[in-house]
Amino acid sequence: MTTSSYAVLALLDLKPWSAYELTQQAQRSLRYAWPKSERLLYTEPKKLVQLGYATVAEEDQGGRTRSIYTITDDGRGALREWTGTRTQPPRLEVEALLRLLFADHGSTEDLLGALEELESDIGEHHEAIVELMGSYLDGGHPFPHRTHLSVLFATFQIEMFKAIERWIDFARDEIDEWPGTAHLGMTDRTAELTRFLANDESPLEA
Amino acid sequence: MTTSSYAVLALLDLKPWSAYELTQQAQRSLRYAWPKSERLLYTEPKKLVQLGYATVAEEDQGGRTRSIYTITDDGRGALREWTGTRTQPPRLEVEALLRLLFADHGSTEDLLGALEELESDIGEHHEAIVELMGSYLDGGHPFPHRTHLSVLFATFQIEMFKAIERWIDFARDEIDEWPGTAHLGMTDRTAELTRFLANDESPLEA
DNA sequence: TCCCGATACTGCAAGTTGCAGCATACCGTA
DNA sequence: TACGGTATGCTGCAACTTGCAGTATCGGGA
Repeated sequence: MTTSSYAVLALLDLKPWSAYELTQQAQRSLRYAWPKSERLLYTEPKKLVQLGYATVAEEDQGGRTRSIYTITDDGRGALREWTGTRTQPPRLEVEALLRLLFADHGSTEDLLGALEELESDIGEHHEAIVELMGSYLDGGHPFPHRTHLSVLFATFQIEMFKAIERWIDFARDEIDEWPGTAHLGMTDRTAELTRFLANDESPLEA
Repeated sequence: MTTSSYAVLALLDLKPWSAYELTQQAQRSLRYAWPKSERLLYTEPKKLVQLGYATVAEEDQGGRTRSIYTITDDGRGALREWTGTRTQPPRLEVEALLRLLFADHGSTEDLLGALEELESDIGEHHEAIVELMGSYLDGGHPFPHRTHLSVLFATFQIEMFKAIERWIDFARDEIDEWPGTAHLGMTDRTAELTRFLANDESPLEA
């Protein structure tokens, strides 16, 4: 049982889903906490069945069949045990930052381009969350008793997105002052920033 | 060539490294932008050699040999082309948030425990960066002409870490007001938070 | 002298992703 | 009424990645 298996098991505890619905639901709700590929979400429920944590029912819909997965009592037991175990450390993959670290191989335009891509990716997600919160106010949550959890999670996402967007604006202003990407080294401005950071202060607020 | 291959290639452009040094260096400097396992960092330079982007030299050190990898002109060309390509969207894996989303399977203690683990993981990294910035002021950067890039990257990390720590404090205060983890749903407080988020305002500042 | 920790890797199983492929259903439009 | 686009509903496979166990040497302290 991997963390991804538990994530799927937790979704199954909400209600029985078909594998297809599972892929849609996991992409929507778990994308920012535990992003997983569609492919995996077709594979995981099968493993859960083999372990006795779920059952399958083949449902006929016209000419096609869909597999509906339902959690078992054993599955619910496994879930309860999971909540007490150690979590994995967080993991942040941001290719745009890798481009920043090695920006001296390219132009400032390349670097600003990478930041713009990051901004638009983040912006999309940011908008989506804001709209989702609007829908909770208007139409309610698909699982109303879980609203408090979704909303607290959403505050995390909004804070992250805002922090990243603030930093992108800051970084753009800094880069605009650079004569190029390479060989600047410890300029006066960089020394100033370094002093802020060494004192654990945010140069964005100054 | 994956993004990880380019990351290693970019390290090789700084100076020739042994595979072992590469693992150490990548863990230190790339961990927060592009985290990769030690195992992969032993494999990647071999692929670069096969592609003609690097060369190996076996160096004798006592009874042992170490493989020293050096970038080629072809490798530098590949790097330059890479800077103009599309970046992958950012990816955030935080198991503690998964636990929050499904916190209704466990106790508030379980949930607070997961947040504490997140806090201590982030805290470690946070401290490490602050110390690193101190070392740039005292002893300088290992590649002085690249200081400006490292420092701008470090501002990103500090902003992220501070934002996450702020949110953890906020979340703890919220959870402390909960009578349990399950079935709260759209409480008055949650409705208030939802309104903030639907207006794209931060409830942490209020 | 012996053991510990750092150095310096390799092999392998298992987890994960992206892509191509396959087939049906449903709806609007020409 | 035929036709195409989009959504549904998957599977196979190669390639990427990770964690862990295993192997072996070197240097320093008890």
